[in-house]
Amino acid sequence: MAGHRVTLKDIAKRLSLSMPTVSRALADHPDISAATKDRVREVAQALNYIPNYRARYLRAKHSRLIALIVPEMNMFFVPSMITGINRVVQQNDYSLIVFQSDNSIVQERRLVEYCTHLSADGVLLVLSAETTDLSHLNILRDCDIPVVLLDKTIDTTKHSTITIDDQEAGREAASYLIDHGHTRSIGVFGDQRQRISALRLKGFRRGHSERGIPLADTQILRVTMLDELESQLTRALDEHPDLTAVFTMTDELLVHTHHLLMRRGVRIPDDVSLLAISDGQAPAFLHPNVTHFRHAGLEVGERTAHILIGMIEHNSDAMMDVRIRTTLVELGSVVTLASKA
Amino acid sequence: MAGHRVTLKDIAKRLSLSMPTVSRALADHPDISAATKDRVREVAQALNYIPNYRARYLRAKHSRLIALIVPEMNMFFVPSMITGINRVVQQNDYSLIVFQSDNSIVQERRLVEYCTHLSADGVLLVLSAETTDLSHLNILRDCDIPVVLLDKTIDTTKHSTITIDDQEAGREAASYLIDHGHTRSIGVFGDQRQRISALRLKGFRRGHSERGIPLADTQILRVTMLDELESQLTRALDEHPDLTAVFTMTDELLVHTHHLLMRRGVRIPDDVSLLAISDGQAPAFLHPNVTHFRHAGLEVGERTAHILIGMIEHNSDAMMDVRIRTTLVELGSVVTLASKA
DNA sequence: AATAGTTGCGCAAACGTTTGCACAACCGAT
DNA sequence: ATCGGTTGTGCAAACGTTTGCGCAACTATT
Repeated sequence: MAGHRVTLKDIAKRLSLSMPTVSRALADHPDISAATKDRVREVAQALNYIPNYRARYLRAKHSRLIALIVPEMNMFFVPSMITGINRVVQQNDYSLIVFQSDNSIVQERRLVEYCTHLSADGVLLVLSAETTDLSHLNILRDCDIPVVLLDKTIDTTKHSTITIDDQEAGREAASYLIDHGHTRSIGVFGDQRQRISALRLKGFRRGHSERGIPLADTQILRVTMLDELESQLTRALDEHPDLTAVFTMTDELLVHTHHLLMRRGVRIPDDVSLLAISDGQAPAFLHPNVTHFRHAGLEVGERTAHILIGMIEHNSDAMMDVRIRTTLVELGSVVTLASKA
Repeated sequence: MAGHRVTLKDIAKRLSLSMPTVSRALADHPDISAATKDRVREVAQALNYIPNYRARYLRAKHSRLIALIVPEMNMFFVPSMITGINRVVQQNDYSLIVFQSDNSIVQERRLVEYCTHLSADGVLLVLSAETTDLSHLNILRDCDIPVVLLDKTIDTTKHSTITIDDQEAGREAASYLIDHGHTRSIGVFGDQRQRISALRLKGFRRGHSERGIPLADTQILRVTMLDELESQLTRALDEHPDLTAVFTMTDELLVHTHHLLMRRGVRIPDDVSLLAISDGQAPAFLHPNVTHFRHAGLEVGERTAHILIGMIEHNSDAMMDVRIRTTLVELGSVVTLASKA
């Protein structure tokens, strides 16, 4: 009975109607009489008719498909971001298609191209770590497919971007620690080739210099691969026995730093205070709960999706450069030290 | 210059060739002369030609698209599972499209239907928590779209499924604890309406009864909503002061249980041993590292994708029911107690 | 009773590809 | 000169929709 899918033609034949009439009947077109509509709907139901979207959207210029390309599925930020995007996308009757570039520029290029093949109506892109220029996005311009870069970016001038103000977040973190009397901290940062890491570090530095607090280079960890963290952290802790606080710029660095501190027998926050920039999930299940500047994937995802859909539906070329503010969530991993003044 | 996409017709016109010739030239068809192929390729390049997949696959019966529907993007299992699926899918020249049902049967039904609209070549489905029967999958049968259920299932008789042997995993966990002298444990389980939770609990029970170790109902936590965990755990700990071990059936329950134990001042493993079924990531950053039966999302994803692609390419209706074995990873959160014999 | 307006439907073209087939042009062999 | 075989190309149909337009058959207006 199966073997080929039911098409409009099948329904038309069955009712001795023409395909256009059946099409219009199903689309509830005013030209078609109520009686005919009923008959058509009944048969369509009976035959289990499913419209072929490929054919439909071959004529239409749009596909109601939004593509998201992420470098990888890390466990912290990305899942909640996808959840946020998905929520908005669904609400607006689009579908989300998720691709993973595995942090490879080659794959990213391929996937971007694939988006044009699919005639996606819009593209959300979290740049891969390897990406250093955005020329591979020109193809989207050629196809009039709007694109929004989120979370990571390298150049905010030519494409709409949604990020947090990474530098400001780093500065705030430093400020917060200093305000609580921590004048000797170490900061754990990611790969400095990534703009997000470089900016957060820059802000962290500025936060110190603004207050006249020295920050030695040995107080900065630059973790390219996660397995370097242990040795770097050990060295920093040994070099700075008077250290009172540790700041981590991401969730991933947070959980591993937390683990290493625990293993070393460091009591948080009695011996060392801990502060992070985080999506907010890990701080809730680490012990003690970690005070953090929240950078919620959910919110980023929702706002980004809204913006992209706006661009799609208003055909707007307007470039947006949105900075999402982080919010401070105090959970007790940072103690206030008596000022040494 | 933009405004409409470049089509075969544009290239054909430019070269005074016919569309079929251009099509074949780009497909490297032997009928076409090398000279023509070169000219065509050159112009295609220059005009930035991109084939329209919708049109192409309107003729073809396949789409090289594989759909994955997950109930939600939790941070533990799903991301690594997607990574695994994606790897295999890419290798075989398919593309993965990910949907999220938000644990709603209504959405799940809608998404399944949507897969037929897209003419997906195959569907991977992690059932939503609300799903109690599989009649909404009939539509896939009608369209000859193979489907594989993974991780969660309710009925293994009518569709191919990939799961771990949940009952056996529960039994092994109990066995492992008992082997190490833990005869008074508590087990933390999820919503009992989900088969996966019920089976793991059943196994945990059997593991005890087989060895003649009593297991009171107060030693079993059934956590439907995560915020019930704290009160349930507190009550269980109070009721069983002689308790020596805690088992958690998932990562999510693990991290929160771990946190609550730490907050209560319980020392792991000195006061209480901790064992889990886990994807393997959380155990590595909790302190101390947690001994677990590893149920790796990566492996599940890869094997599932292989199986689905096999079904697609061999047009096989053969039903598979694969149980993936968990592997024990000992990280020191379980101590061996002197036998009381 | 002729005209104008409405209602309900079908014809054919279009979207951008791919493919079976025909065919023209050339080649070398009879 | 005729034939069989290549070689390279074009014609037209097909995939399953949607849509502009035309056209009958009514209904309502003069």
